[in-house]
Amino acid sequence: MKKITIGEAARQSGVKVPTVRYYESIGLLAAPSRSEGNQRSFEPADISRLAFIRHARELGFEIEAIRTLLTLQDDPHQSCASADAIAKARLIEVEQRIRSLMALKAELETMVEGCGHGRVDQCRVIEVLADHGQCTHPHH
Amino acid sequence: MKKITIGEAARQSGVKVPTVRYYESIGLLAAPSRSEGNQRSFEPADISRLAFIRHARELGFEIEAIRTLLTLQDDPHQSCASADAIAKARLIEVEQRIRSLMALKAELETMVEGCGHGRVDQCRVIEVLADHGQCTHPHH
DNA sequence: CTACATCCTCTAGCGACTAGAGGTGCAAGA
DNA sequence: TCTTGCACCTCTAGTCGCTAGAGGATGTAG
Repeated sequence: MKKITIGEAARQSGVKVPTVRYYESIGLLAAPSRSEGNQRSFEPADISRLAFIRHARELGFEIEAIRTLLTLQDDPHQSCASADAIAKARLIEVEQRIRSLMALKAELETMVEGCGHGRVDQCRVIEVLADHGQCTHPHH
Repeated sequence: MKKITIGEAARQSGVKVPTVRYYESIGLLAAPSRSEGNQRSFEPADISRLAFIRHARELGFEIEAIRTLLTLQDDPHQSCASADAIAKARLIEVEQRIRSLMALKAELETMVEGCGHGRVDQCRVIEVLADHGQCTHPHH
């Protein structure tokens, strides 16, 4: 079995080298074996685990949620209710965030459209920011 | 003129008390005058400024962008091109973020729908996270 | 006058990394 | 074999935008 260096593991999983070490330091990834010269030597399973973490992070899951998901993955005979609950909670968060961003987008569009590219004293951008009452969408 | 305490300023602007002090410490808000007993005494203009900051923060502007917007506001004879550029950049970011979140939402929905509420080894949530190839939307 | 809310400064902590210093290991070319 | 140069090591400190807490002073209502 060939040794996988941290650089190789990083490349294959898409997680950056210092981040791999960070995940090890917080116990999200088991400490791998070391070479003669004290360099980390990863297994293919570590790369899958890193890819799992990366994917979950991209989906916006927090580290603690990922920790739970990983313990579930480690013991596949458990009920998946926890995993389901975590994903559902995240879905609700995402839906909320989308609604909020849509409102924000509308507001920014108003600001940008209103800007006549003149001087600041006629600028809608500044004006809208200064007076919340002008917001078209009361999203906050 | 009655003195506005930090608590009153916080209440009126919607910015929390420690955050007001924090904004002062980073120079976003000028240090107000002090009472006999060394307590901050704000002016109505400070409250407008705090409200401006709060609104911009809610819209997702970074502190440094807000600093620029505030210097523009302080000198309304300048061209509003900078303000316009900041808002436009932010609009593009927001549009990008919405697109990404919509894809994410679809992916989370697939995960949650696929979960048969059985054991982890049949759970789509874990499965999709483990294998990025299963993503319906290649958003990342 | 006393109780109590509010204020003050200061330091440290949060999440999830990222950057840098200062040093060691290792593989490939001359 | 030597040397070059990249990749690796540990450790500390910094990032952003606050937030929490300690330990003490001030202001106000009853």
